[in-house]
This record gives sequence, C-alpha cells and structure tokens, in this order.
Amino acid sequence: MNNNQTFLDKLRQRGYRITPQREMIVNAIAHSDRHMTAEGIFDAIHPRSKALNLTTIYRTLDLLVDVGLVSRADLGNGRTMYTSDQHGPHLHLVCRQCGCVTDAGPTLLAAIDDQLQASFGFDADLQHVCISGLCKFCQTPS
Amino acid sequence: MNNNQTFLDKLRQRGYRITPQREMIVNAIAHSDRHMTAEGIFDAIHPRSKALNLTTIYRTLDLLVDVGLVSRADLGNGRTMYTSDQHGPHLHLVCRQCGCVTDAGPTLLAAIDDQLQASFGFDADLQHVCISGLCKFCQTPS
DNA sequence: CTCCTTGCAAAGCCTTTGCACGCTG
DNA sequence: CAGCGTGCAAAGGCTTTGCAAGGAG
Repeated sequence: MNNNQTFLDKLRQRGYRITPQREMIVNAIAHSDRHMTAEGIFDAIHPRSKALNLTTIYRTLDLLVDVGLVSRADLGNGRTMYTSDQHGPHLHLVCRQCGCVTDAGPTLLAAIDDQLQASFGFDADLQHVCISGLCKFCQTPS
Repeated sequence: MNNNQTFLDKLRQRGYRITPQREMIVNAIAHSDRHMTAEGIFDAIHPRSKALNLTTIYRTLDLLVDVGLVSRADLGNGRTMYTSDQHGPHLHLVCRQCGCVTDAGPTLLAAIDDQLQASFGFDADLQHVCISGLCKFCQTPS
C-alpha cells in the first residue's frame, strides 16, 4: 500500500515539489479504492488537517491528471470524479437512484470499445466516462 | 417535416399552453437533426426574434423532457445536450478533438446495454450518455 | 535565495429560482 | 378573466483565476 511513494516519486521526477498538501491529497487518492470528487477529498482530509484548500485540491488533481497518475471522469451532474489509474482502466456505472458507482472492468470495457471501434471507428475514452442508469438493487418493480 | 405539429399537439393534450416562445423552441428542435444545447437553441432563434429568454428555453426543455418528447444527455463538460426523441434512442459519441457528435444507433446501443445488463445487472440510460473519445477522422498518427 | 505552491477572494460558467407582469385559453 | 408562462435579475453549485505571502529545494 505504498502507492503514495509511487505517486510522490513520479511527481518528484517531473520536477514538481512535494508539499504537505500534495502528500495528503495523494494519500487520500492512493489509499482509497473509491472514486473521489474534489470535495470528497477535501472532506476526507479537512477533519484532520485544516492546512488545505479546495483550490489546491483542484490544482493538484489537474497536475496528477497531466502526469497521468489519475484520470478524470465526468459524473453527469456537473461534478467531476477522480480515480487513481493504479486500478487500471474501467468504466463507471453510476446509479441515478442510490448514487452508487460500479466499476465495469477491462473485459466489458474492451468489448464495448471493440464495438465502438468496429462500427464507427471511434476511439472512446472509456475510463473517462460515467454511464448513468439503475443499479441492480434499485431496479425495483416498485 | 411537421414534427412541430406533433410536438405542439402533445403539449396541448397535456394541457400546456402554446406560446410563441414554445413554438420557436419546438421548431428549433424539430427542424434540426442536430443535438442542441440550451444556448445553441438560443443562438438559433435570437437573431430572428428577440422575444426569447434563456430561462424560458431551460424551462421549456425541462417540460419537453417531462412530456417525453426530448431527451437530455450530458456532455462531459458541464453542459447538457437535448435531442428530439423522434430519432429514436441513440448513444452520443463526442469527439474530444473536433467536437463532432456521432450517433450510435439502436443496434450498438442494444449490444452495449445487453453487456451491462448481463455483467452487472445494470440498467443503463444509454440515450442520456455521451462517450468522449476520438472520432474516426481525428485519430491521426500525428 | 529562487520561484514553485498555497490560500484567499473573487470571478466564471451553466443552470435554476423568485417575483411581478402579460398573454393564452 | 383565471392562472399559466415569461422576462428580468439574482442566486446557486462547481470550478478556475489573480495575486501576494509562504515554503520547498
């Protein structure tokens, strides 16, 4: 679980400075299996340390995305979700009812990708996409 | 090309009033094969008639979505796209480079839907989703 | 000591809401 | 004539930007 080191090393390599804030943010992302929004990261850190600002989180996330350690995915609702790329590429299935996020793994991803590629020659950024719908548990007959 | 009538009739049926603004908006959507944003509709109409406000467009679009004549799809960038449901369900493939929007038709849609359903029991709102990537023409070897 | 980073505040962007006037039916 | 629909202005939520102070290397 020393993803943090990996992350920090890569940042150092690229000549970025390692600050407490960046460490905290990287930590939050690397330790979490979850997908996080900027605000989620803020909420995770703020209780323990107040030396962190939302602005900084956004800037650091942009930086991590540039470096290629994290990928950005658009939730439909105007928010943006960030995920460590350590987990490999995956598609996000967001339940419109309960808000849960299911990851569709490489297999399904590849299948869909193939179809988009074959039918339209379209090279999709599937890791960056969230598909909304109803998860297994919310498909109530009501 | 009298989709407008269909649209307006349905609105009347539901007890909504037909106003010049609603006619213009419905016209813009029905006559266009394109996917439109609220602002796009505004820009299409404003040159000819100034009797229209962005607020009204948003309210009318909400209404059309409620009635089921139009569907809402999330572009990744915080904007929302609206499409006449006359064209049937389709998935939007948005090129991150040239911005073009390709529609993936029912076949592909069904295939993807099946896979999400089979693998995760996830009932996707595929018509509401835009997948970003590179279109056929932008996949340059650079 | 240099200058990359941070925090604060304010702006930006798209969308929504409140309220009084006006027009549809 | 009743009440829905409109425009205007302002707020709202998330994200970005400007600028001076602060910390990393």
